[in-house]
Amino acid sequence: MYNTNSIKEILNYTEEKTGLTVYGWIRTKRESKTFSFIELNDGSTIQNLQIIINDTVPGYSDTISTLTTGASVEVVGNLVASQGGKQKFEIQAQSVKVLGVASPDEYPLQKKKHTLEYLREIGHLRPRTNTIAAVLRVRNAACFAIHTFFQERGFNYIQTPVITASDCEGAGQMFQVTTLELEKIPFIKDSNGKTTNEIDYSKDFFGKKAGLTVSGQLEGEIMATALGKIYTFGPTFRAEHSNTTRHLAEFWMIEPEMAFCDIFGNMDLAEKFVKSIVSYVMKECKDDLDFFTQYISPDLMSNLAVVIENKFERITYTDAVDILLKSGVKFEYPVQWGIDLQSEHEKYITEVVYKKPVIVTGYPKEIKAFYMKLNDDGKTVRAMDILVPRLGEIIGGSEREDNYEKLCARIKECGLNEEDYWWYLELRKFGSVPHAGFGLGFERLIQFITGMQNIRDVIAFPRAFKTAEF
RNA sequence: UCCUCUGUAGCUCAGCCGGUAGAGCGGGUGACUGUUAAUCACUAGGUCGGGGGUUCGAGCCCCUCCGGAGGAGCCA
Repeated sequence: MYNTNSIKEILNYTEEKTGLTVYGWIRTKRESKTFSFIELNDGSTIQNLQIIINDTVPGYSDTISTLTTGASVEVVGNLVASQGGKQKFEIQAQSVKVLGVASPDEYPLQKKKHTLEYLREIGHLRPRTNTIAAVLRVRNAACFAIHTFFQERGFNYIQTPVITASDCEGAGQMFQVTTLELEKIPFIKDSNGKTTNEIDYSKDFFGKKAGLTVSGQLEGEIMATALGKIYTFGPTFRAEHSNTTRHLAEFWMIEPEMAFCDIFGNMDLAEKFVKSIVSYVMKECKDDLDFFTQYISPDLMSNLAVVIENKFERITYTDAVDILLKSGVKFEYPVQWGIDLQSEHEKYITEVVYKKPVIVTGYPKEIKAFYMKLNDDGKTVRAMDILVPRLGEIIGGSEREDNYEKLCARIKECGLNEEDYWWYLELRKFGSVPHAGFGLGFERLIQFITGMQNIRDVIAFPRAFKTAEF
């Protein structure tokens, strides 16, 4: 058995065709006295294929009661012009075989709308819904577009480690990876041979404390300073107890890193990148995006059009603070130069002031990571965040500090330990180059493209605080 | 982790001043010669999230635990 006629292909046929075998899951059935219609979906497209089954089909009376929502079937028949108005073609069935029944008493998906919250409770079946299947097709298309974008520009796809022993990436709370038995943790003994409460990680699998990566950036810099242009695309883990519509404990991140590139080249690439992915998905997943526009987010298409048709606004952090101060709006978190921009501030700038994506650069060094290149003013760093309406920050990046002494100074200033960064520092000691890169949260991009509100609905198997059932 | 809301039929919800429950959808049965959110008629579904308390009496009030959602922080 091999399904040679996906419903997507069949619906693209321009003329009638005999002797087709189609497979799929029944979405709905409409029964009349001497015939029934079933809507068949096989996941290849959001569209269903209508099958008409006359009661002259062998075994009709026995089969028809098992043709219920969720059942899987094999249908043999002819593709004929449909008499109904909502589809060009339909299958006139010659035989229908149920491959797997789905008892209507027990099958959790009914032929009615379900809430996304309910679908999260049945994670094993929710990909069989229009919404989640559409999300997954968009994800697939976006993945392809991402690789294409970088490959066409000479970037090397590299793989950074999932397990990392550098506890110093500083981007968030890490999940610890250990083979130590929690009941028998080895503690370090002091000079008198007395047990302290300091854990002896030399006994652990890697001989040191290890965790799941929170970012591949530092390793990405190693590769960029050898291969020139690289990108990573892999899973990332954050152990924060975040409980929001924009955070996951396990998510996918794309991190390009470019040698011989400054903050401006970085911004140009990031803007082209976002536009390119959005355009590709708009072209390849039109049906799915139409669905999202109709049922999830009415102004989705116009929002996406704004992204690809307009130049992203570029402002400095200082500009942003001025705009917020002059707005006269009373924010919950008062604005003042030096503070980190809060969600409400980002939303005001993208949704009220510019109504399109905005790139903010030149943040105060105090609120950004140690590795970002210091500007000549000594106060701000060459960071860039891309903010989009509704979601806020979708990309965070920077030109990296490539001067050995300045980087050492920043590490100290941030209260970090120089020895922990010995290999990172050596990249600045040997053939240092200006370089820059950014990180883009893949699920946030998918949220933006689909209009889905909750990040848990744009990934097949969401991992979040207290959530790992499926 | 904090704040707010929420938990009643398979799903989505209503349930007044405290007097032991309703609707829509879905399901089942029947009708219907082209349906497509099919339509029409009939019908079966309930330990009101768990535990404790107040009361003659609790879906409703109080305490507590658990689950879900939204917002905040952290960030991508």
